[in-house]
Amino acid sequence: MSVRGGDKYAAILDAAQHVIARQGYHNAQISRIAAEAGVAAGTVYLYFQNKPDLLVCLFRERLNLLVSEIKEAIGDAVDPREKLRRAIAQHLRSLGTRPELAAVTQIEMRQADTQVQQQISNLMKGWFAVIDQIIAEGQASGLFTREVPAKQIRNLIFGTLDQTVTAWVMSGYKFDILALAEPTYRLIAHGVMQHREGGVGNGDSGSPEADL
Amino acid sequence: MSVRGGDKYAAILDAAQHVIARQGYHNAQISRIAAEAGVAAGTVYLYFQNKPDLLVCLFRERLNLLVSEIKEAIGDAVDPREKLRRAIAQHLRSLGTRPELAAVTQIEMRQADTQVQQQISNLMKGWFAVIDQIIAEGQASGLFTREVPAKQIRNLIFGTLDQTVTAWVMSGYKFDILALAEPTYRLIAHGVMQHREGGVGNGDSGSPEADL
Amino acid sequence: MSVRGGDKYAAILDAAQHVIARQGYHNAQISRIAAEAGVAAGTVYLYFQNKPDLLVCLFRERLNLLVSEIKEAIGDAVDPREKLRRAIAQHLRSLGTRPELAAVTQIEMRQADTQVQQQISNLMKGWFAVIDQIIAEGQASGLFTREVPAKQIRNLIFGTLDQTVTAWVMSGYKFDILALAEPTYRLIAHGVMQHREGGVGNGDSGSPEADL
Amino acid sequence: MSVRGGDKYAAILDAAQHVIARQGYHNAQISRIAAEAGVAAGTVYLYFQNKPDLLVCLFRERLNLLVSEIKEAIGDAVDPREKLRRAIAQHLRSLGTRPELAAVTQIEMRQADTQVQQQISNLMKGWFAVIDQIIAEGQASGLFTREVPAKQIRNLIFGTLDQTVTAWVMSGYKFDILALAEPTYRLIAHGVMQHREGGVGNGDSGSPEADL
DNA sequence: TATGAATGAGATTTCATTCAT
DNA sequence: CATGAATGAAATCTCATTCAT
Repeated sequence: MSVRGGDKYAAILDAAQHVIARQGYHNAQISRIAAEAGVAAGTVYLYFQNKPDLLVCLFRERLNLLVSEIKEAIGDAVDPREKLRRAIAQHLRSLGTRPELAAVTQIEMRQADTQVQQQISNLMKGWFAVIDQIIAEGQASGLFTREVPAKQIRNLIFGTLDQTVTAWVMSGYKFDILALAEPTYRLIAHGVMQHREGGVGNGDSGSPEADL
Repeated sequence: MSVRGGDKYAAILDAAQHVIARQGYHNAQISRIAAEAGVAAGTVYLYFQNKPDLLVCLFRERLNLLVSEIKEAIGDAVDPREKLRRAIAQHLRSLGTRPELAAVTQIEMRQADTQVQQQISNLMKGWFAVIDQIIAEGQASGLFTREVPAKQIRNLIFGTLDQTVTAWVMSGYKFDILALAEPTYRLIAHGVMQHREGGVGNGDSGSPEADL
Repeated sequence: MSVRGGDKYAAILDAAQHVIARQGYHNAQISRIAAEAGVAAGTVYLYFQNKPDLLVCLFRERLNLLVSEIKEAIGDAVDPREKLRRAIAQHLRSLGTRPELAAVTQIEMRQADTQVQQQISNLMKGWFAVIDQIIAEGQASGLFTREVPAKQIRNLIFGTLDQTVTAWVMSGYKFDILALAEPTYRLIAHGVMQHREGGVGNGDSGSPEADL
Repeated sequence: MSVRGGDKYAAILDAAQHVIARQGYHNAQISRIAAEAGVAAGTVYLYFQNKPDLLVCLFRERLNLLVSEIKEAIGDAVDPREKLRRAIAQHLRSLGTRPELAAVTQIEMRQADTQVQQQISNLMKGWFAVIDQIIAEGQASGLFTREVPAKQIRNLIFGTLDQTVTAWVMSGYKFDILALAEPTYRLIAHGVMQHREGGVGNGDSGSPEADL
């Protein structure tokens, strides 16, 4: 049986997430994670090379989930605006319905050392690629502004989402983050300024706004 | 004489920033910071309660600098849009001209434990207050959208700036972050969507756009 | 069927020698030895009680080989001097033609813990017995000095051979150890001092020296 | 005060020797050595880089002692035979009067891993140099045989001494090793063979034998 | 104020060995 | 006989902090 396919692999990752979320990154000893997973400490090393590897695998697994959920949410949408709208909503939904995971990704894992951060940073490219694709389509179709570098648009989108989820976690989950999906989309799409009637972004009848 | 007034206080903070920037957060031992500051390790404890306190003090000091520079940049501007524009530009300028500080605030200090993060989070309220004030004025004057909660507008502004500086540091300072001030303002102000002629945000003659 | 008769028994010993020689004593894990032998780790414990037992068995097997080769080399020699000469030559030949084995016996196995060393020490008595027999015969026949305890003569002979092989291994096998057989015999037989003509040890026409 | 000059430096080395001799190499934990030395475990790392470094320093210190004692014993002797005789006697005396040290050098330290062994091997060159010098003088003066490579003479001398001390330690110190000095010298000097009257090596009236 | 030598708690990781299959 | 997944004990080393001077 494949090492990564074993149910202990998933059990250890789940345990790591639990422990990190509850006890904090720096208190997440291998021994606690192993105990939580119901295995011996040494067993962890049958599935992961070392502690950093375990953490990177955890992040990869969860990020892959996030990205796949977002891709699925985008589904067959054609309009880049609609794609953006769905991607934003799904990002907030994927983390907003998993407070424990959100705490891990937004707060705790950021305490990892530079080596792990570097690998996490590489993994983020998977999610960036999805955003970049939407931006490229949007600019190609003339729907998105070309006055600003695509990378900076990505910084706007990702930075806003990241900060939103972080604020939610640090607030103690005290507000309804799912309700922020649409306002956040509007902000990103149309900006902070007051929209005149007949203003920005109201495209054809298939426009995102029309769907709401 | 005030403890905080001694030049060793500042020397230790400067040393901490140097060491953290060069060696990374997890290699920034008190002994190295003390050596860099030209004092004995024990002396650090005459000026700071403990290591977390030192880090929080460092962050507070630098954030206060950032906020005061931003307030000064805003100066006597009246139009909330202009205030926003200047604030964005100054945030990027304050960090963009201090790569070492940017590395510390964007990358290294985020590895601090949850306790320190919590205190840093509180300190951030100083900078958030400036943003929130601009937003409040913007919304009150009808220039900024009221369809979106002010806090979410703050998340957009801060998240975008934060992500921009982080991307700049992680790129190895390979692009001109100061040149991103205006595009970033436009994105935040007008959004991602293509702006129609006569579109959003062209206010009076004192409008930001008119200044460009 | 005898456990020790199985070919896996020999295969595991061979594998142990390979692995110890290549990876060093402290990197010679049971799992690697098993893999090299083409069996599962657990299988090793069907043939050996534990790791120390495996090492002792390996040493015993190889020492038995050495001793039997030496005895065979001595063959039908009668003169104790000739016996000594042949024993010395064969010791150097047995190890000098098996560099891997020499590395294991001279360098790696010496890192074994005191418990194993004690058992190895006992096994050495087999080889010592051969030397001691030659010494006894030499002293009985009046050919070898009686001024020195037989045990110390043994220390001279064994110590010199042992150090010679060790030096050869540590040199990276860079000199011809077989060529040292005769000089080593001469040193041991006649000592370091310059030999006068008609000096020590020129026995009858069958003396070793006559053969050179 | 020099780090290596502090009395704790010597105290830790002494403690290491005690613990290794009593508990065996593999049971010589830093914590036990520190306790024996009357310091905290962490203090050991103020004086030594790591455990291997401690062991190498211990060996170096003791070997330097041995070599200096031997050099002093050789003193003003001129005849290479006398120098050899004194060197042999002092080697046996230096270790024979320090059973604990002998156990450490002959048995326990040989269990060190390859890294440490390599450094120990380099340190041995100091002692080898003394022997080699005597051999060179002996050969130059025509007193020592030139038929055998000097290095092999060194192997004879060192190998015999080493094996002698090892046998003494493994016997549980059950024989008088100091009494072996003269017989060992004779063996090395004159060889195993029966010495004719007026035999080998009777030099001038100042010859070593005349002194006995 | 200032020093810096000393402290000591605490976690990762390895690997010989077992045992259910 | 054979397997190999799982076990779990054990020790090095770091570094924030203290305190006698």
